[in-house]
Amino acid sequence: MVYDIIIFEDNKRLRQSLELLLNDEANFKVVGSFAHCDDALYEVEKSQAQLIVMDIDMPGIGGVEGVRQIKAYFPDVRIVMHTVFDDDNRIFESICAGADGYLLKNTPPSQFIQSLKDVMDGGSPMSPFVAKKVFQHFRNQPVKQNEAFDLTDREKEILELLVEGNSYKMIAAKCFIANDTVKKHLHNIYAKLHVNSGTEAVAKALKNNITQRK
Amino acid sequence: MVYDIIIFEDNKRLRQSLELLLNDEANFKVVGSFAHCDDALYEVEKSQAQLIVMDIDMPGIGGVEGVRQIKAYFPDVRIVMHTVFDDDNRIFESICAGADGYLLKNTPPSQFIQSLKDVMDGGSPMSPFVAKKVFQHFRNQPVKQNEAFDLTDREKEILELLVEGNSYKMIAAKCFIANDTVKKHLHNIYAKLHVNSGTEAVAKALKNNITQRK
DNA sequence: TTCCGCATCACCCAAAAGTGGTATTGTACA
DNA sequence: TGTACAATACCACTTTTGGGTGATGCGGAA
Repeated sequence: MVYDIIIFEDNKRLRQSLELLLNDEANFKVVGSFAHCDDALYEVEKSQAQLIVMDIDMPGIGGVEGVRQIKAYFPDVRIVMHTVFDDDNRIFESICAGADGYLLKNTPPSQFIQSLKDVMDGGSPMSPFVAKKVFQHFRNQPVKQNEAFDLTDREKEILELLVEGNSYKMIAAKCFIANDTVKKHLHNIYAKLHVNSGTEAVAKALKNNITQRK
Repeated sequence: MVYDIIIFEDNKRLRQSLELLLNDEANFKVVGSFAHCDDALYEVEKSQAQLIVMDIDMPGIGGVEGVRQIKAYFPDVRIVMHTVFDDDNRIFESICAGADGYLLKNTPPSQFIQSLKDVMDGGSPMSPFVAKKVFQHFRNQPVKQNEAFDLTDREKEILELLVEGNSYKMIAAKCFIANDTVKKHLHNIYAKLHVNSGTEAVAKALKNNITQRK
């Protein structure tokens, strides 16, 4: 399998180095390389490339906006960011824009090639320092905890089934218990959640992350 | 620089393979390997290891809890998860517990070694498929753009009220329309969302962020 | 203009949801 | 060894819901 690649990179020498590096690989073929991505949509359309290496800091529309545009029209094209920036904003903006990977320019060539293969295999390669930022971001997020509603395991299980859209009867069938028992459980659940209907309970369960996850 | 490593891994053969692999590297020295991490704090204290390779599924307290404990007492020890699990919960739990990297067991040895070096250099290596989950998580969080259900403004308004826990009657009162009209709207909404109950609609609305307000 | 989508309302009817009891297990706990 | 409670079940009853059918007015598009 040979993948057609487009490179967007405004540094001419680096752009040419990348071309050489990638064309050297049997699996890759550079079908276009450009110093800006203002005409990215046209170029992607014309070349039918499957993979894009995208710099961030370029004249005209930046790489992040480029990703957004390309992904909007060609959601299946894989895009790997390749940049010197490791600040949180660029990273998260790129990810949200739809990038499939984020590699810093200090990535060794062999690693770079491997990462591009990874992305074509459905993975999302990330330089370790970028990943570090992501880890920190996660840890800083306020962890929504199961706000002591004192639900028993059985109650959580039944609430879970309700959230999944099951009717009383379906819950009863799936739990091998009587309809009335389901009713009773839900009645207790509603009391504990201080609600009085299934819709409210579902809303509260989802907003407060009450899940049975193992 | 030689780093002292502890391995927690309940599969004996894999544990021994890891020992051989890591001891083969000039930079690494395995100073302990165990089939469970119940005594992790003691072992880390005693050996003064700087790096830990941690399985998740082990008898006794699992790897995630192990990470939590170790990080609480030895925040500077680096911990890399090494597991077959690529489900969202384990990944995010591990990250939140304080893991510094997350590698799947199918990682090739050379890559594995490189990743451990990366983590000692301050990075957070992550297998591409793990990173993919993280990417998806990011994209699902802030995205509020899910217009795909073709709800009219009025329908969104009424669905919103339903999500807030209002009954048909209450919605009717708040919108100054008849109960039957509310019923009709919700009927249409259910059809558009491909559901057939209020609870399902609420779940779908919340999961797809159809809501307008914060 | 005519037609269509949207919002509105009405009526019938069956099923589901929700409320209030009572009661029997089994288990954990002090 | 008694108490507490979760889980189960049954009964009676009311309210809410959801499905179906149909109709009206209104504004914009064909």
